[in-house]
Amino acid sequence: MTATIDLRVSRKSVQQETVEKLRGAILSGVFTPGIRLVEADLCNSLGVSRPLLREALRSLQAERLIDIVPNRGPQVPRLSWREAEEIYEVRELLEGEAAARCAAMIPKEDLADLATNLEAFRRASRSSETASEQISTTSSFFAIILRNCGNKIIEETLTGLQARVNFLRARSMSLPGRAKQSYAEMSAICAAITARDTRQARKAAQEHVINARNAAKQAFEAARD
Amino acid sequence: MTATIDLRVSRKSVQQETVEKLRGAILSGVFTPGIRLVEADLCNSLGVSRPLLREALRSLQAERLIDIVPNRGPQVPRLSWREAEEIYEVRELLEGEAAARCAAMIPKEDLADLATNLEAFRRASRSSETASEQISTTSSFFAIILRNCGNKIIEETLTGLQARVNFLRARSMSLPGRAKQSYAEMSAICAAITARDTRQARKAAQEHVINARNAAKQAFEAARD
DNA sequence: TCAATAAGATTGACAGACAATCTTACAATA
DNA sequence: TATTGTAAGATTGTCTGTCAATCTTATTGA
Repeated sequence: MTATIDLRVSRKSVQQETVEKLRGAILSGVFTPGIRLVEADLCNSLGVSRPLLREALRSLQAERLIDIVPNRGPQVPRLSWREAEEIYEVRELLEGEAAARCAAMIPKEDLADLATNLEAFRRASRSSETASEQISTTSSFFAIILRNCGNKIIEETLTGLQARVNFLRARSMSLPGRAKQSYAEMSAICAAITARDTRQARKAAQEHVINARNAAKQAFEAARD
Repeated sequence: MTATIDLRVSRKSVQQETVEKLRGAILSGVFTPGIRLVEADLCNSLGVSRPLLREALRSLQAERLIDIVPNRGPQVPRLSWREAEEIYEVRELLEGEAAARCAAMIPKEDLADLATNLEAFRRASRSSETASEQISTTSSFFAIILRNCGNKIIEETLTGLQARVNFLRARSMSLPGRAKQSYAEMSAICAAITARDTRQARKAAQEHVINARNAAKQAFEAARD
């Protein structure tokens, strides 16, 4: 072995990288829902040992990103519409609460960030590029709200839920007119928060979720073929 | 296809049993918060191999029942009061919602169960036995509500959150007068649900959480010594 | 055509090993 | 004495290899 000069400050463990890679693959749709994930194959493509891979799978199982069927192994769950709907129902409650709290307590610096982000989304939605840019700006817009709602549990819970319906978002964003409508809704949220109007912030956030749900339902039914 | 009578004796995997045993140990306070859990020791006392144990630990980590610090291993997290408070805030929202939905849709049979359970709690709280009986009847009372709220996500989320503050409940239940007050609150919830009064059910459930939080705060501060 | 069996694939679980890293105690130096 | 450096021990991170239990699929037999 040669010198191990190693200036890295934060080196992720193989474990952590494995979880992240798998999570990313699931969320981005590399693994289609319903598909079986064979351990040996994953080990090969990830270059990790089976014990380590299995640890990673347990983490993802607890996040509900995979199902582990006894003696059949892990598979990507199919999201039923009912399940998605229930997630939207909880989001309506919690995102409304988050927006209200955020309106009451977000510091000025982050308010500016929020506006910047909103503008970034507007640009992304105008130039009819791929939906990925729209999704990432949407995500960071709401991430700012969550970070500033003063309740980490709400933040954690919603982050976990969002992951599960993320691929629906990708589809519904591409519905004609949805991006524009989405921008209007986010504007309303931003305006209410800026005005420190908690009631209005909650209402606007809830309306956004409701509309997102309806769009997702359309997308979901269109995908049924 | 033959008849689908499922005579399977549910044989738990070693994996599952390991997770359950560890979870139980953490929730019942066998492992004090802050303590380090040494893998080799756990393997010995549980009689399982290290890879298997580590899988179990990853599951518990995702449930937030343990922290895994890199190169230091797992430890039982200390719950700060702020964190507990945030959990109660989310519970207020979600349990209120669950009670309201339950009032709207619970079938008659389960309504009867609810009343039976309430009565069991009353008996447990009268006979000044150990708090464990009170806690288990309380748990099943709310479990009935959650099962009948028509939203599995709410159910899952709350179950996960409850686990984390469970030991606070044990302490606060033993505060003078808390059991009696608790009975009154649960009665109110049960009555509202029976009357199919969604508004009142939500309100009663929220008040219960608020009172539980205050009791927990007292217990928490008393434990600070 | 249907049922029974056998072969193959895959998971469940274990043991053992070794390097990397952390902790602690101790020694050495200023 | 206080601080720094070092060495020993403990513990985690990760790998390889193994074997039994179970599921799936194909083949065979009636």
